[in-house]
Amino acid sequence: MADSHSGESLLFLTDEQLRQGIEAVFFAYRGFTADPDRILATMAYGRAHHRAIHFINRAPGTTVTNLLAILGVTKQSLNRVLRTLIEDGLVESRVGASDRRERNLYLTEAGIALENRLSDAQRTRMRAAYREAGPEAVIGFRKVLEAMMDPEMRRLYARLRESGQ
Amino acid sequence: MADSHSGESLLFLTDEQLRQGIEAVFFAYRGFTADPDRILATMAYGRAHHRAIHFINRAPGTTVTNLLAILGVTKQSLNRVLRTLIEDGLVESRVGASDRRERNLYLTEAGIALENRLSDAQRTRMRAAYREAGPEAVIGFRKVLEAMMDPEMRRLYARLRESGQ
DNA sequence: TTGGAGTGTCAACAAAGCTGACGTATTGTG
DNA sequence: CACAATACGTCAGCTTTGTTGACACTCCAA
Repeated sequence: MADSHSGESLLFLTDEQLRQGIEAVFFAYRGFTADPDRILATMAYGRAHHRAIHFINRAPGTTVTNLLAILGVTKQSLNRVLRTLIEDGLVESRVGASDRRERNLYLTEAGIALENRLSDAQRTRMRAAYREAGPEAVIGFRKVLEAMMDPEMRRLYARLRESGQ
Repeated sequence: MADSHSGESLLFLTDEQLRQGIEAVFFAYRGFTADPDRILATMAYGRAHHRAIHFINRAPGTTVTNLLAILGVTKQSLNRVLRTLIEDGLVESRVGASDRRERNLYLTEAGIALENRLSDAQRTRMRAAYREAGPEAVIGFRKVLEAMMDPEMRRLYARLRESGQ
């Protein structure tokens, strides 16, 4: 190979390595969603409800438009999910204080309780995976994930991280 | 903190770190599927077709039952996808040589051509991400992903890796 | 006061998953 | 050989979650 970059091996960029990475993402994502899915299956909810609950918990008071950007779905699709969550008393929609066209979304006590159940299950798996792989691996994991995102997603992700801590 | 493990920091296992990891997976997966999805949207195919094509290419001659285990869907769901791919001449289904109940699945030339288009798009993004993050990060990335999988998925994944190279 | 942004909702539809039931080869076993 | 089990395909019906397109309402700002 003539294109070895300052003595550094580029074998990690071969098609075979990339294929393996792609398959790893596929199989890992299956595990990633499996635990919350099992909980949700016992209720009348699905993955879409989980996503909405997760991000409302993460950014309380977020607007519908903001949530649309994060979730990447149409407002009709989100609205259907949101409506059932509001009807069931898991989410509260308050008219915006400064701009009364906006709706600020909050989890109710019941919503927070469900969010905890779901994210506990998901975190348990992630914690086990992190522990097994070790802190160095986790840094690399996060680095590659961030590099995989669309620039717009990276911005939203960074904003959430700041507000989170 | 009293539970520091032989001087090692466990800060990477905090709930906040795990939440960030969970969100990173979510946003990265969006990017992961975005490019093939754009190509598929121009045809009458969806993500399910992509998955079938990917794994048939990866393990030529695979049986329907094996594909079901890999994809984790019902045979009715897979069959709908497979039928259109066979009708459109992208996949060939041959009666098994040793066991004539089985069907061995292969991509046709046209199937291989589509697989290449799709996985080129996906690999291009992964290659850019890998290059940006560096080889150390990629090792950690793969390590954590593998630890996130269900044991059964880990077995299937390992088997694919062996057969791949 | 008027245009446009933010929101909600109706209708219709599509992709892709599910369960349950049934039929047909084919194979392995008692 | 008879029979149970396996692999596959398919019909029917349902659910979740996404999509377009159209339309109405509220409210902000120029």
